[in-house]
Amino acid sequence: MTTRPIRGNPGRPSGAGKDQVRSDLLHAARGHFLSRDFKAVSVKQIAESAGVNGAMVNYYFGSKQGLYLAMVDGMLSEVEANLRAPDPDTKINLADFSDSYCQLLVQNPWWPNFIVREVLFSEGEIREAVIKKFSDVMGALLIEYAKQEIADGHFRSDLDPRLTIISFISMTIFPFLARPVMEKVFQLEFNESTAGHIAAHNIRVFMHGVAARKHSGEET
Amino acid sequence: MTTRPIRGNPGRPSGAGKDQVRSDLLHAARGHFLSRDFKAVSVKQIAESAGVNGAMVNYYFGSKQGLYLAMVDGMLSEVEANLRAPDPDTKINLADFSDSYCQLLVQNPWWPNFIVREVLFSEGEIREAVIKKFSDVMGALLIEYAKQEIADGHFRSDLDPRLTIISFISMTIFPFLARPVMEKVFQLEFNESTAGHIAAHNIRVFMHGVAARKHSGEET
DNA sequence: CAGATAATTAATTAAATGTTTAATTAATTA
DNA sequence: TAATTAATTAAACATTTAATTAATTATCTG
Repeated sequence: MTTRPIRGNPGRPSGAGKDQVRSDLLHAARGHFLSRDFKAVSVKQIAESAGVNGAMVNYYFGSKQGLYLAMVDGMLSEVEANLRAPDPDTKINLADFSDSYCQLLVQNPWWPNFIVREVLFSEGEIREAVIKKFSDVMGALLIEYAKQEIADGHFRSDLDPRLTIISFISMTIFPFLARPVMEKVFQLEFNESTAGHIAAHNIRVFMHGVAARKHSGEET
Repeated sequence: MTTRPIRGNPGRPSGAGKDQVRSDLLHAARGHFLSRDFKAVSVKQIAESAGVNGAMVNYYFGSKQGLYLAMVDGMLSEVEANLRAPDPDTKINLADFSDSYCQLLVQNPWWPNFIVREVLFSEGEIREAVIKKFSDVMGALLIEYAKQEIADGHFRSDLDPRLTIISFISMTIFPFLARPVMEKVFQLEFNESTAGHIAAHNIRVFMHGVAARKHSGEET
């Protein structure tokens, strides 16, 4: 709140802010870019939110795009730090995975928006990077897991492993992506407790949904 | 540089195009607005795609926003015509619902993008209209359905009806929303046949997932 | 056939925006 | 303390773009 004194005068400020402006800009950029498109956000708006002059964007990041990329970089690092990737050697624990991912989603509400904007809609380096970093590895791991469970007779044999994993991912991600609508339509409030409930619910429905029957074979 | 006239010289054209230009503009607008944001699309680009002068947008629609709203209106009408809403009196047939929605999605690939952009991300009249028209009514119907099935002992009693419906909606919508990534990561091709498979898969997994066990109730 | 009307393009305008530059002041260093 | 470097603003610059206007031509109407 009580940031550096907002000066209207040119010249180096006395505060000795130590990259304060830089991080203020990054923070402000998130606020704007996560709700609006690149072109819809102006440098001036970001700078105003950060309480500095628009030229600071160019001073610190070279360009508007430079600021955007720096922001993306920071977000990816945050997620990477928060999400413990499943160990390829030990068997996947789907419940753990679901729970940690739901916690990640509720703690970083910007993540689904970012994913949709940059990965589902746009086509660029960011998309490729994210796919490489998450979808590819995890997708492959999860598919292998499904195949194995089907082969072991734990999952029903009439399941397509790919569609099965897609169902699981859909159940996990979509509620958070559609969060504002879900909250409104279903009168739900999304907090850490809700995230736990959703994860538990998903696991229960999914596991019952894919489990092979004990006695007889599978039905239509 | 000299931009050659796209269609011809100024003046009324001989072809007597009727409302051809108008619909050409609407069509071109879709192509642009569905992949990029409002601000990221220029009137000039749309007009170029339609093969007419940019001023035509203002002539026919008054403004860039007028064109956008006309486009949205057309899309909503299309979906409304294609999607038969469940009848409140007769019992919901979830398999039918799933199948028709998947067909809708594969035949109108722009729909998920549109929903995300206008309903999940932005906040405006369009969002409210869509929620009123689809989510609200359908959501309420589906919730009632889930409650009834739980009360009747068809669905497990430990289910939260809201989370249950959210799971179903997620499984139905998300694969098509994430279509480009799903196609890439899972090497799937989305066509009408795939849509049928997905719908059938979803129904199977969901029904098995929520069904009450034999000892505690009836099995479907 | 002549004037009116409709549809279209070319040219222009005004506003917004990203970037660059020059001026200014604090901090650091020799 | 003097000189240099860093950080910041205001203003200028260049580009993009939505909207407006004028010019042009086909079609319609009497």
